[in-house]
Amino acid sequence: MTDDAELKKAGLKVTLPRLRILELLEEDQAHLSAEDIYRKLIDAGEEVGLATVYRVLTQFEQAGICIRHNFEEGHAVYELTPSDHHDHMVCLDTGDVIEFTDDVIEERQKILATEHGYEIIDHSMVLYVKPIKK
Amino acid sequence: MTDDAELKKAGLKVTLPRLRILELLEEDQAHLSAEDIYRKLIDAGEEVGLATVYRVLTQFEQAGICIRHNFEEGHAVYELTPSDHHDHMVCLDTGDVIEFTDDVIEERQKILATEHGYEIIDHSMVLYVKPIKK
DNA sequence: GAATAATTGATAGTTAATATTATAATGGCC
DNA sequence: GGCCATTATAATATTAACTATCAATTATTC
Repeated sequence: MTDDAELKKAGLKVTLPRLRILELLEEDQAHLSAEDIYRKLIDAGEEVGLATVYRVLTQFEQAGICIRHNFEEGHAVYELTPSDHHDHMVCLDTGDVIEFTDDVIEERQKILATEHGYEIIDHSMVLYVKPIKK
Repeated sequence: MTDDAELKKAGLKVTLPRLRILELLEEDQAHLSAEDIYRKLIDAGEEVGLATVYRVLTQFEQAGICIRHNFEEGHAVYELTPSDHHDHMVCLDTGDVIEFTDDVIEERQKILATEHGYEIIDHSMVLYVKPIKK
């Protein structure tokens, strides 16, 4: 689906700030804060207000276009709503976010839930890490 | 161990604000924000500054006395450091919280972090579940 | 293309948390 | 137990992340 259609489907008018922000989120596995997006747009010569970035991200989240993560960094980061499930590794030094999945863990989670008489509806797992020093 | 000894062991002078805050955290499974603690103390007639509450909580965290959670609420909450590490399973029907650990998962997490060149500083894992229907 | 309703950007205001600093309390030493 | 250097405190100012306000602008409907 085109960005244009994506916005219309969400009941949002197609405006330049919305298109630009959507494009940024669509870049490879982007995990961006509002500030990140604002800086990228300003650096690219776009005239956009920080308030607009925050507003649009909230709208995107409500429309299900993106999801918001509150990692332990003091600010939220946004990514396009993933079609496939994945977990996150957050580098406490750089703020880098690595996506990963592991079948062994997924399987163990199911087993553990079953052992307690439950089925898993959803889960979240975040590893807070630092680079290994040489 | 007495609260007094706990503070001394952490290299912290025994002061009234620290004792009061520690007592609050020790109340049954307390998950409190700095603001929560401040309000409780003020309501109890204690003369304490909000800055002191934040400072003491940070010191407690550094001393390993309590841990900090960044839930999706916009503010951090603190709880006494649990004696044993555990993850959480939350029942979406009843709100029940089941604590569990799994060595296989813990081990896989370490391996995955190492594969990406990181060491794990901390992690959080929550399974959102529902009872299996018969 | 005009009407109108939504959107934007600038700015001011909030909220959670941290830094500063003058005053006060703590605890080792005698 | 009292002295007193050190540490802690409370009040205040400051910062960072985010939200609300509002006049000016822009997108969709007709």
